[in-house]
Parts: sequence; C-alpha cells; structure tokens
Amino acid sequence: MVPREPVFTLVPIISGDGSFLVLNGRNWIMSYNHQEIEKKWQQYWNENETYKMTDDPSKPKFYALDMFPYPSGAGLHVGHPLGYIATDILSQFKRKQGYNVLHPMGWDAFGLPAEQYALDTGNDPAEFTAKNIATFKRQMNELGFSYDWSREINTTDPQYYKWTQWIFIQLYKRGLAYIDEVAVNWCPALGTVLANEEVIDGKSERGGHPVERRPMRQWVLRITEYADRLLEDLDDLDWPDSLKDMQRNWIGRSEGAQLTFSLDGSDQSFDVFTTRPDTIFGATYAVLAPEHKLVEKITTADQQEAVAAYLDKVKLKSDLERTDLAKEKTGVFTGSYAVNPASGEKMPIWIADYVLVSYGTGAIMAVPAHDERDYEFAKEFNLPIREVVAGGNVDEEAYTGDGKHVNSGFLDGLEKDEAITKSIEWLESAGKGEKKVTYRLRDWLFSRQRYWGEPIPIIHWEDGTMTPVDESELPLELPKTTNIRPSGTGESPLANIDEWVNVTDPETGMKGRRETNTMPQWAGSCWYYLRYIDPNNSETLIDPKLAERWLPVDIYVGGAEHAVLHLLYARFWHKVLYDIGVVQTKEPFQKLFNQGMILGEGNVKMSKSLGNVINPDDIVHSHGADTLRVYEMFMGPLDASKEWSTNGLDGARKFLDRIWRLFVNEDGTLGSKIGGEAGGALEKVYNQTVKKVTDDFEHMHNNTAISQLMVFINECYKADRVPTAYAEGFVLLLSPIAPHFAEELWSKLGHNGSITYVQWPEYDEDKLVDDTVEIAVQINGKVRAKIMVAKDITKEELEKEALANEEVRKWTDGKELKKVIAIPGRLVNIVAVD
RNA sequence: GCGGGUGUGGCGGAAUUGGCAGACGCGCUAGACUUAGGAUCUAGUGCCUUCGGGCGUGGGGGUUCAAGUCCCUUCACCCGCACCA
Repeated sequence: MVPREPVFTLVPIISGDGSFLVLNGRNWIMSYNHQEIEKKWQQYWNENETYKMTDDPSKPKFYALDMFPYPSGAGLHVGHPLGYIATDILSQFKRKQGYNVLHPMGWDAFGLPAEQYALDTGNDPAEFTAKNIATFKRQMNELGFSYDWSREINTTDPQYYKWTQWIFIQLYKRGLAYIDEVAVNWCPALGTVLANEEVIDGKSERGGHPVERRPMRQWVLRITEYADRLLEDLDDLDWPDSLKDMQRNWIGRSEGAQLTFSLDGSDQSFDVFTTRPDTIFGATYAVLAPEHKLVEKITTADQQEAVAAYLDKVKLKSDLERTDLAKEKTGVFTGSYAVNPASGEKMPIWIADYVLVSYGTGAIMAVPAHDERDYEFAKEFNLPIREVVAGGNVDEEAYTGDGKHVNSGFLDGLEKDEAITKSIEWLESAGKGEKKVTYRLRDWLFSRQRYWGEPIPIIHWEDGTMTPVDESELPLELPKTTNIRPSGTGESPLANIDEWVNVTDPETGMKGRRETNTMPQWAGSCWYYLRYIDPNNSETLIDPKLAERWLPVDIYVGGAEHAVLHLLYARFWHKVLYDIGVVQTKEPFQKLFNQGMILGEGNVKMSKSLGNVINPDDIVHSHGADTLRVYEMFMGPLDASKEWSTNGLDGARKFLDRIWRLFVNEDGTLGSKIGGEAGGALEKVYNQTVKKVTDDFEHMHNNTAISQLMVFINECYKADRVPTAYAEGFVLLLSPIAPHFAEELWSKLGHNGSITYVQWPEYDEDKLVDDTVEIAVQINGKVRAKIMVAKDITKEELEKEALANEEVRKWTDGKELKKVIAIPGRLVNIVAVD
C-alpha cells in the first residue's frame, strides 16, 4: 500500500528560502520544503565532515552502537530505521551535552543470501554486495543519520577479515577451535551445514529448506568452556530481563551427578547424567538414545530385529516429527540389563528417542515414580514403578516434589536436598559416580561449506598434521572464481580451486591442502564493534589504549532475534579477547535495548506477499526524513511492536509544519512572534519541556519527549510572543529527532554553521512550578474541589484552607470528620462519615 | 508444560515513591475563514445520567485515607524455549 500523497507535495514551490506555499484549492498554505532542506543539510554535513569523530580524551566518551545490517537486495524497510533513529537521537543529544560520541555503521556482508543470489543469477557476490551496500548507505544518509562514515567497516573486506582470521588462529592456539566428527544439520538444498540455531522446526532458517542429520568432520568452537562465565557475567549487564533469561535458558546449566552403570554379565559400562541422584533406588530401567554408541554392542540376538526396525523408524523421523509428536513415547528393549549400583537390582536397558544423544551422556537412568517422562514410558511398556520419595500418589502420576525418602536404604527419611548431597557422597566414595554440571549449550559448529565467507586459515599437511596460516600471511584472501557452486560432496566450492587449495611448505617442501570450509556469518559480527574504535590499524586488531577508553559499548540497540545467537557468540569472543589481553572489559555491551517491530496496517507482519511493505524512500520523498523520524519515535515505546498508520505519519508532518509556521513568516524571514527577553507566559512550560525532554532522551522515551515538544508548541500558539532564548532552546531539543529541520530553523534564527555541537539547553528548577498551585481536595477519596494555594504552604495551613472551602463544606456539613490527610504539593483527602 | 511480557477511551498511547486516570497524537463533532475543504485556526470529545450525580484501567477478591500502580486469584493474548533427565 503506497501512502496517500499528502497535500503539501502536490503543488509548486513559489517562495525560496526553505518555505513554500502550497495551493490547496484556492488558498495558499505555508509549508516547508523538505526535499530542498534535507538535501541541503545532508550536503552540508558531508562537505564539512560534521559527524566525523575526532577522539578527544578531555571529553567523556559515549559509544552508541546499532546492530549493523546485512545489506540485502531489498534495501531498508521502515522497520530497520526504528533502532537507528533511537541511537541517532541519543548520539545527537550526547554530542550537545559535550560527549565525544562514537556512532558508526558498517556491513555484515558475508552470508547465504548473497551467495544464493549469485548462484541464481550468475553474478559475483562481491559485486552484488557492493551494490546493495551503496543502496543501504544512500538510504541511511537520506534519513539524516549522523554516522561517522570514516569508520565504516565491511566484514567482507580483506583488511577486516584479516583480523577475523587472526582471532580464529588465537582460538585455535588456545584449543578453543577443534575438528570433530559430529552429526550435523546438513541442508542439501543449501549445500551446507547449519548450526542448531539456524534450524527452525527441522528446516533451514534461511529459505525453509529441509535439513537432515549427517555425520561430518567439522570445525567446532569450544564455547562450552566459557558457559559458566557467560552465565555469571549476565548478572551485571543492563539488558532486558527477558533477554538475559533467554541466554540463561540457552546455556541451560544443570547441576547433578554422573554415574556409571555396569552391564549385567559383562565388564562394559555406561554413564548417565541425572539431576536427581537421590532417586537412584527408584531407577527401575535405563534408556539409551537411539544413536548411543553402545546400542549395537548390547543388543541381544533375540532383540536384533526389533532394535534395527526401531532405529530405522527413528532415522526416518525428521527433527520436526521427533519434537512435535513428542507426547507419545516409543522405544524398544535391547535384551540387556544394567545393574543398579545402589540396590544391586537388574534394570532392563531400553532404547527410546525421548532420550537425546546430544545432551548429557545420551543415556539415562529412568525413575518412573519421580519423572514425568519416565512415568509415561513405564506406563506405555509396563515397566515397574517404585516410589522412593513420599508425598505423591505414584499410582496416579509421577511425583516430582519434595518429601521424605523411602525404600532407599541409607537415604530413607531424608529430604530431597540432603538426599542429593548424601547420594553424591556415597557415589563418590563407592567410585560409582561424581558430582557433575551439564549444559544445554553445545559447542559452536563453525564450518560452512560455502564460498561467500571468511576462509578458515588452516593448512592440512600430507603427513596428517595441521597448522594455522602464519599470521604474517594474513589475510588469507578469498580467491576470485566463477564457479561458486557447492561441490555437493560436502566440500566447499573452494576445493575446486587447485591453485588456491594446494600449498607447499617453502622450507621443507611438504605438500599441504588448505582448509576449504569457510566461517559462518556470525564470525564477522562477533567483534565488529571493536574495529570501529580503531578501523584502520594495520598493526593490531585494536590499539589497547583506545580499547580501554572506548569500551564497553554504552548503548547497543537491535532486534530481539539476535538474543541468543549473535549476542552469545560475541560475548564469547569478547571473553577470549579479554583472556589474551586484547580488551580490558569482561563484557562488550554494557547496556542493550531491543527495539520492537513495525507491523503493517491491520497488525500483520510487513511482507512482500501481502504487499504491505512500506519503503522509507517513498516516505522520505512524500513526507521527508524528519517526518519519518518524528513519526517512528512518536508511535509508542521503542521496545513495543507497533502498527504503521498513514494518518499518524500525516500527524507527524503536521506537527513540523505547525512549528514552521510559528518560526518562519511567509516571506521566509524569522517568525514575527519570535523575539524578546526570556520570561513571560512561556517560562514555566519552557523549563518543564527542557527538563522532560532531557530526561526522556536519556532513557530513550522518545515518544513522550515528542509529546512534550508538542505541548510547548501548543502553548506558543496561545502566547503572543516566543522569547528568542526559548525558541532557540526548543530547536535544540528538537534537533536530535528532526536534524535537517532543526538546522534550517537554527539558521533562520540567525546562526551560522551547524547546530550539531551547540550546547544543550538547561532548565531552572525554580521555574518549574508557579508560586500558587492547584491542589485537589478529596472527600472519601473522590475529588470534590480544587483550591489554589501557595506552593510552599504548610500541612496545617493546607488542611485549614481545604476545610474552609465552600465546595468542600457542602460535602462535609453535618458529617463527622474522621481524618484529614493533607500533603502539600499533592492533595488533601478528608474522611467524613455520617 | 517451563520462562519472560502485555491487557487503560473509537484507535496509537501518557500517568515519580501508591496521591486529580486518559497527557500528546489520530479519529470524530461544532464553529470561524471560505463558492468549495482531505488545509488552517478555535472549542469540544471515557461511559451512563432522572443533570444531583454514578461508573470506569481484562474479571473476581484483598491491603490502604487513597490502587492502573502493592498482595492473592482468575482469564485472554504476545514472545522465547520445549522429552535438556
């Protein structure tokens, strides 16, 4: 839906100087020419390098960061700028408050869509990406963002990914990057492996293609080694609670015990993980995941057929089916038995897909009386259920609550916590188990079999060893090629480029082959916020002195979709860089904010198929960038999802026009109401406005800041004079939101140069309240009268005034006054009964 | 199922520590200027009313002089995770 063309764009410009009159029927209405003004100031900022940040250590620093975009072919849509506008407002606000503001932008430009597009069209992904970046940058500039483009970074630039590769080598050297044979999410359509997080309901996050499990040799990063630190350090971050909880759940720390079960009649054994070692006496059977290594070995001849059939069935189930049809428990008996280390009893060993191979040890002891899943399974297959914790009715359902232990030998009579401690002590002394912490978080699958990513800087030698590429040889550049088709075998297209893949050690003459896998898209975005600080350093990733001055990021704004992927990975890398002394802060992003989504009219997602996508280019053309900025901020709280409304957009433009008509006469000169000394009718509302807007910007409550600016303008219309100081202060308050418009008004007010670094206005606390204030008087909690009293009236006087009021007496006459609560500056409440 | 969040006029949304519910905007109504209005300016606009007032922040209960705000309970919707032992 294309927004209705507002009336002010339909007509010829007849007066220069920023104003223009629009012909509406037969009347001339003054409006402002956003196209001319916005272009003029964008050019000015560019020519004067207004937003170029020169580090000035004498000033306090402020680092305002946006999540940099993937430059897709579609360009920006109106949802994108929401967060960008917010950080831009904060940056402009802080500049005026005397901060040295770092506000950069860049491009997360590696990744599947460009490669997919290149495959489909035969274009070079690099060319295609460059074109998209140019579009994004034009759009951002047209929205008036105050980015310091001299710090622009691009993850596909060899001078950038040189350092991405350098970090990989450091990870490798510290044993945090390793190759493992893992069952991976192989996506045949994309020809690559995907991380768990990139698979949604058994389909690829990008493209929605089916994904299957396949064992492969892959690079993996040992993020689990940092699990505890990633968890603990969340506590001190100023992030939304929901987001912190998502990360906590994702890491999924779980304390319990690992214990060993030996096989009956065999010297083999297997380990299980449990959070309830205290229920060991209630373990009546054991379950292995279908993919468990031991399955083949322990299946007896009798059960061979049944087990094979079950394994086939499980393999055919997609991930989606395995989780979605979850309620029904399936499984098969292996024929073998394990020995319960506590009771010495024989426990049948089953295979069931409700046990996941990737969590814990891939095997469990089943305690049906006290675990819902085991209970269901036991009911399904008629396995014994033995109560070991009193308090429930195990004939009816599993009892997971606390209670005294029964049927549990040395644990009898103990409560849950004591029993857990004691059972672990016993296991350890008996050599049958130990205390253990397990995480839901898995190591990070880091290889992609794609062309369009950072080459992993490793060489595999013919003698079977591997070494990282020497750091002096970085960047290891991605070779140009015309064939970027996946090989289909699981190797990346790089494998086909002989002159790139094959290497010979110049000293020993040993032959080797380069790693052909590339890094996932997350790699480049893991550390880009560091490079902005020192973008052109060819010696090191970042100058340690600059890192110390500028970190952590003061405000990081982006979508909630990155809650667990990007943000967890970036925190992980940052901690590694902290450990090797590159940075001095434990965490990269001290404060984080998730902006909400902008939905199409009717509260539905904007999408091409619905045809309801709003293109910011259209709005910039019809209403202007300043209007778009005002509107998006005025829609509601930054973190809420909001519905796009064309009427609301028109309202934002009307507000700007209203300001224009106040500040500028029809002939383009300064508005005739503007002038004179401070004070007068607007004094109070002006000071209130400065206070509220300052406060609101600090907390990113931009919607209420705008409403206060509207209040001020409404008051100006009622006043017959707007003092110059107030007019100037107002323009400063408005300037972070509507920068072009404010610059133009600033020059109308007689100033040369940009408003960007003009000192932020101050307010006078004494002018916020009148000498006399209105106080509401309640009788029994209902407002019955309002009285005017001196602002510094005492409690006693206030009470007296209230009781003397005629209107109040109507309600209190003939009644007994039980109590009078008088709070100066607030209200009076009289409790009266008959 | 678990975790987090949200429920306020016709609509988007405001409301320090509990202290005048509905700021501001949209929409709507009336008036002014007009041959004309999708412009502009002014005024009005929570609901009901016998015009005294009564009722109102998803529902029910509670604490309090006073509750959108605190407590208990319940319903609806949104987001994330989901057989994690």
